[in-house]
Amino acid sequence: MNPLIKQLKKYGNLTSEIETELNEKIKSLIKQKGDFLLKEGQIVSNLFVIEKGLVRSFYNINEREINVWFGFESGILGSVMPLFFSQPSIKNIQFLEDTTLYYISSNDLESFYKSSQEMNTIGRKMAEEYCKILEERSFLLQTHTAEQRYHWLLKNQPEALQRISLGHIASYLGISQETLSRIRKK
Amino acid sequence: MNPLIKQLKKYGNLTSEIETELNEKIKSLIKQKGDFLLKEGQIVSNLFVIEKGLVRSFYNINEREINVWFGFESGILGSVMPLFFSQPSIKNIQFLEDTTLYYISSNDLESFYKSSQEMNTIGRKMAEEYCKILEERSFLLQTHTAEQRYHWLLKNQPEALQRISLGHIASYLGISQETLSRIRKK
DNA sequence: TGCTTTTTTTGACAAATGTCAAAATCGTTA
DNA sequence: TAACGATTTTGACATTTGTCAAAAAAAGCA
Repeated sequence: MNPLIKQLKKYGNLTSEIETELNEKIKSLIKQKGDFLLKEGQIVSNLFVIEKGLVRSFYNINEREINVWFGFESGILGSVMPLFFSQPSIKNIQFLEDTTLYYISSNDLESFYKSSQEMNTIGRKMAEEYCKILEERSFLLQTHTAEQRYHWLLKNQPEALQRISLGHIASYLGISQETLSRIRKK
Repeated sequence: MNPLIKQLKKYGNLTSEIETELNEKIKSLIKQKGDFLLKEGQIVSNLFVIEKGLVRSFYNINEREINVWFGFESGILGSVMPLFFSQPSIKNIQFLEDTTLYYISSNDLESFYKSSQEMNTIGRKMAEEYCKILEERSFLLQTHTAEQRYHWLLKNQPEALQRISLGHIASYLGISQETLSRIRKK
């Protein structure tokens, strides 16, 4: 089954007709380490799924890169502003490893939302789930110390620590690389 | 027009039939300052709108209260876990002023989602908009200093500083009350 | 008005984290 | 293997923010 359809189905059922139609609209994309999927200011309104590879999204602030999210195999990927609001992205999305993606355009997605109750529900559930993830992340950032945030990552995304360099992890946790190095030494 | 319907309509059109049906399901509620709408562990699966009053939602961590959100007049209000996932809330919701609310149960909401494409779209758009708000908040917490966060609030929610005590604001910004007092002195 | 309670401010100090520069380590490739 | 570049660690120190206790100010109430 197409990897994107497989992920969509986690949020709700799809009739086989819709599934067939989806298959016609979904495209794939292969990118290399270091490539950008999307830079700040661009409007790339696709919903992606990562079949294989590793992705980061980050802000550019005062000539610094601040990571806010990492995407792994089978993760859903998109930028909120282009995808939900058809507006320029305020984040960058870059590949940290060679990556294979499947995607559907937001235009096609919108058509499905109009024609299919199932797809509309899936779209809603995806957004709802992302709310949950984001609330958890705000909570982590608001109330936990650098050390606690590191332990949270160790527990919840141990693979991240294997595959991602310390500098990237540190900025994701909102701390300096040196502080993270010292925390990790313990 | 019912205040809740008015807010829903900001996200999409509603047929007059659906509007009539909604009117039959929406109830109202008056609460006093200090009352709780919802405590940690409870499942109160309603979607509320604040007609008049002021609301906070907060976590209890190590016998401390950490505010994560304030709700003002005409704001949409609900707890993600009960509303989206029918699971116990991990947050508390309390009134900081006498407050009048309108609400619909998530069961009724789900029925509308099934029967009405428009309502389903509105539900999706609400979740999508909340994603945007939450991303902005994570970003603020991850990359800004205490002082920058205070200035952000000053610019984006000046009314909050008028109506909410300093201690509550400080915890919302993720800083101590003393630090906020010193920042404000400048 | 005067009293009580709550909220805010202040001071002294401690703890956490950041910054900068240099050294050490690791990985890749010639 | 040797050499290069990228990543990580370490040290010294500065800055930010937190904590605790007390004082001051403001708000609520009899």
